[in-house]
Parts: sequence; C-alpha cells; structure tokens
Amino acid sequence: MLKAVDSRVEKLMVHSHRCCQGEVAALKMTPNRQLVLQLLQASDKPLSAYEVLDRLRAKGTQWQPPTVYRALDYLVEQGLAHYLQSIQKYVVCPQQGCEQFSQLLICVQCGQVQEASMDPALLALLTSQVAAQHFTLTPQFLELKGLCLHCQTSAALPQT
Amino acid sequence: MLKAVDSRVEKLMVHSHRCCQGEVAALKMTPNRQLVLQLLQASDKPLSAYEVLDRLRAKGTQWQPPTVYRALDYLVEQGLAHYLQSIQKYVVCPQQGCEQFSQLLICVQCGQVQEASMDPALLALLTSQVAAQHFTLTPQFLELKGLCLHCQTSAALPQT
DNA sequence: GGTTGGACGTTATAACATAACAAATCTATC
DNA sequence: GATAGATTTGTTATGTTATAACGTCCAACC
Repeated sequence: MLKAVDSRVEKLMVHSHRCCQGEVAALKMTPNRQLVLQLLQASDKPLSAYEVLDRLRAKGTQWQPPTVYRALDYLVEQGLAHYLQSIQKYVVCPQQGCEQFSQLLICVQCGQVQEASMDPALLALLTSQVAAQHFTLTPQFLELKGLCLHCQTSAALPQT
Repeated sequence: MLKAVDSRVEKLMVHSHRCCQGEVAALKMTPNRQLVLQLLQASDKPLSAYEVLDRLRAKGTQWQPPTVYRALDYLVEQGLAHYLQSIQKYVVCPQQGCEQFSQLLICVQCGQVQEASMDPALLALLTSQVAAQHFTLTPQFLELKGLCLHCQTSAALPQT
C-alpha cells in the first residue's frame, strides 16, 4: 500500500542511479528544464520545489507547481540533480560522475550539501552489517547530517 | 533560514537521541499518548501521522491533526518511537536500548522497518571518511533502503 | 484558593506534492 | 509538407503532511 509519494520517490531513486552510466537517453534540455537547473546551480543550498517556484515567479513567469515538479523530476532522473528525501529539497549533482551509492553531507546549521562517493570499504562493511540482518541494500544516497567546516568553527552563531 | 519543518526535525533529532540514556524525565503517559503508542505497536509498518489519525477516528474519537502530532512528537522525544524523515512516517522503537547512531532498515517493497545499532567499526570508518571532507556527524539514524529477507525471496510479487 | 505550567481542544492555514485533462510542440514517416 | 504519434507544457483542482495561534482544563505547588 505504498502511496503516491512513495512511488514517485522510488521512481526518482531508480532513475537517478543511472546517472553517468550511459543508460540514459540524450538529454532534452528544454528551456524550462534549463531554467530550473540554472536556479539550482545558482543556489548555495538545496531548494524546495516551492522555493524554485517562487524564484521563477519573481522573474515574471506564471509557472504552476506541476511544471516545477516535472522539471525537477526530469533533472533527477537524468542525474543532474538529487532529491534529498530527508529535507524534501533539491540540489544539483555537483559531480560529473556520481555513484550508485553516494553520500550527501547535509549541514544542519547552514543547510549546504556536500556530495561524496562512498568508499568501497565502507560500502562493503555496511553491506555485510545489514546482511547479518538478512537485509539487502538497494543503490541509494546516504543522507548524513552534521556540521560543515565553516559551521563547526562558528557553531554558536545562529543562522538566519 | 531553516524553516519550521526543519527546526521541528532537529528538535526531534536532538531529543530522540537522549533515548534510554537516563537524561529524560519520568514518562507522562497520558491516555492520548498511550493510545498512539499502542497503535504504532500494533502496526507492522511505519504509519504516517494521518494514518494514525484515521485509525483513531475509526475508533470513534474526534481527534484533530495537532493532537496526533503532539502525541507523536512526545513519543519520539522520549525515545519510544522514531520519525523516519525519508518516508515521513513513525515507528515504535523496537529496542529498549537504542543508540545515538542507529540504522533503520526500510524495506522498499513491504515497508517494514528493522532497527539495528551501528557497529563501532562502521561508525569509525564513516566518521573518518566524512572527516576527510571536513564534516562532523551529529548523532542520527541512518535510514537505509533495501529489501528484507521476505521480500528478497518474493521479489516479483507486487505489494498491495 | 490563586497561580502556574503542561496537556489537550479547536480553527485555520502553511508547506509539499500530484491527478487529470487540454493544448501546444516536436519528430518520424510517408 | 501533411499527418500521426509521442512528448512537453499549461491549467485547475485537490490530496497529503505539518504547524500557528489561541483557548480551556486540570493537577501541583505555594
């Protein structure tokens, strides 16, 4: 009884992992998709779909939510962006060659995201650990919360 | 500029990690909270707040959303339940002694969740990996997606 | 017995996401 | 270049998740 949101997430998960593996068709970067990608690239933090929508409307467009979600979904499918499930926001994929298993380091203070590929030794250990519980991992992005370098050194400062 | 939902999540994160560490005051298990906890315990899968609400209303109550969220938030603060950010659902904490770093293994097919404490070697490796990117982890639950034993052996069956 | 703090009730609304269908546009083929 | 089919976009409405803001009740404490 997975609901609509789950099926969407799974679809995004599946497609996003074909990133940079030659499995995907040639990009069809329509003006809409380019616009959304540029907005994500211009942001130093993940953006929610409605933050993207607000910025587009601030530029004078008349976009509605479905148009934003379609463009975002496409970018995620093509591996050009990631959807961070744990905070429900979108970021550009900062690497040209992202892996099936990757880590997204999300700073809980400033909200910035770093992407890291997962070390094979770490993945092997993780896989064997969960296998002890009879569990098999599907390719995914690990969303890890913590503090980035900058926020470690200014940890007391509230962020606005 | 973290929004309301982020601050709520962070509050839940912080409090939920005091679970089973003697830092928490005596439980005040009011009838409302007991009812919600019993519903979570009776479910074999994580429930969304609105699924809990529906079940309560099916029992003849007149609950409104804030009442459900208050009870759920309390249970999570006290470490009796976990909030799964990646799927926006709640589960009972299946262990009496859950750790600051734990793993929640979420079956993408049937939706069931297993909880596992994180192996110290794995945590050390993970910590050192992210430290190479100047990143410090905060205590958290790793939400890992995959297939449980049952669904591995019946992987072709659609789930209803 | 006043008052204080926590829990709960209630109304309204914010924030996130999609269903459903129509219109436009692109593309392949004849 | 006509046209059929597929893809993309526009548009309206709605579904889903979560909280703000306020009021009431009640038990503990002085």
